[in-house]
Amino acid sequence: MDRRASSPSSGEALLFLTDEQLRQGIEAMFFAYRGFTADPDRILADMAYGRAHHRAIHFIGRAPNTTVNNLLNILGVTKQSLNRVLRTLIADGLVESKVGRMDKRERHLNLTQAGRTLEQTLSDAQRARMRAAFREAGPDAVSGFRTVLEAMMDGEMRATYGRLKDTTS
Amino acid sequence: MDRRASSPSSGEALLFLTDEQLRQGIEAMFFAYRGFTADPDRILADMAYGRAHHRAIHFIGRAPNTTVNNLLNILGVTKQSLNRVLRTLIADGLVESKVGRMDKRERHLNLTQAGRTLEQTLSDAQRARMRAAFREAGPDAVSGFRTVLEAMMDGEMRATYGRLKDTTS
DNA sequence: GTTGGAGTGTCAACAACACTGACATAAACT
DNA sequence: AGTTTATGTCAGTGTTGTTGACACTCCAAC
Repeated sequence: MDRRASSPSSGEALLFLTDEQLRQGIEAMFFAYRGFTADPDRILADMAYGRAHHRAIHFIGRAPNTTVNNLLNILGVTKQSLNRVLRTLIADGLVESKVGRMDKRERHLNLTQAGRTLEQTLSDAQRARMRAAFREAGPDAVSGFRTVLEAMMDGEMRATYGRLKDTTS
Repeated sequence: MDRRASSPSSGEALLFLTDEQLRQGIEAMFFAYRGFTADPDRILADMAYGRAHHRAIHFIGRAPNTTVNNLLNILGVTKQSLNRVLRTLIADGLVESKVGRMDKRERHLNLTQAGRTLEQTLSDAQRARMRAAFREAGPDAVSGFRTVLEAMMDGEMRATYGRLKDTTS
């Protein structure tokens, strides 16, 4: 079994592309993602909510007045799945849904005051961990971190990510 | 709302710690993780398996002869949850479970030949994406990527990750 | 102006996979 | 002998994903 990356583009070592390095990258991603979601998960566990609610709240806060369909594309789930989450959030008064003025088929989504408060709480917890990690790693590492993550996304997601990124740049 | 990181340690700008930068980091993590799991998910969808089976197979392959309890600690799930997965993998002849020689209470887990084949298939798909991302980003970015991910883990996970990393170093 | 197709959202039922709690068994430890 | 440890299992529950069926709205072709 070859431990060296297949077909290196030059005679160079390219040590960072060995299978072992790649496997460590995979495992780092697995463990880090657990840490990444741990704090919001803890907060949400006390309410009747889960990670799906967090994601919905996050992106509604991020792209106010968005439609259900747009949110669907961002989240990458079926509309039925999103709808269940959305229904409870609306019933609990965290999100409000307004029929579109131009196109009455559409529903435009926004956080209520209570929704913004919860969003802030969850986001504070997650940002605190991210901030600590960023600070510990330093600016150069952070830049590399983002470069690799962007390269790891699917084309579609990268476009969505870029679009979101640019709105507040 | 303060857009600057709270209490910077010096008069420096620390631009990489602004709330906006942190939020972009959070979203990058979300989208990248989707890409990260997309390829194995596609393969597994055709079989009767899911992501949980993939994780079990990965870490059994990584830490051969491991015990159930050890695997439990790595995966961070309950034994009931792991057992359901393990039962099907053993029934399907992908994993074999042997009573411990020293301590007969323990079960030692190993991949069978069929298990190794599947592990290789899944891992090839995931590594291909990781390799492409690493190559595109370059060695410095990769180093930063790993530094940030390690800093993002919980203490326990970081220990587990380090232990795994060292076995094959 | 009506009809048909496309777009959008909702309800219902089901599957995967996590959780808790309770309990059984066997081996090891004291 | 009594306790702890390692593992497995049964039953019940919750979150979150899926597909299928259906209702409402818009628009364009007839």
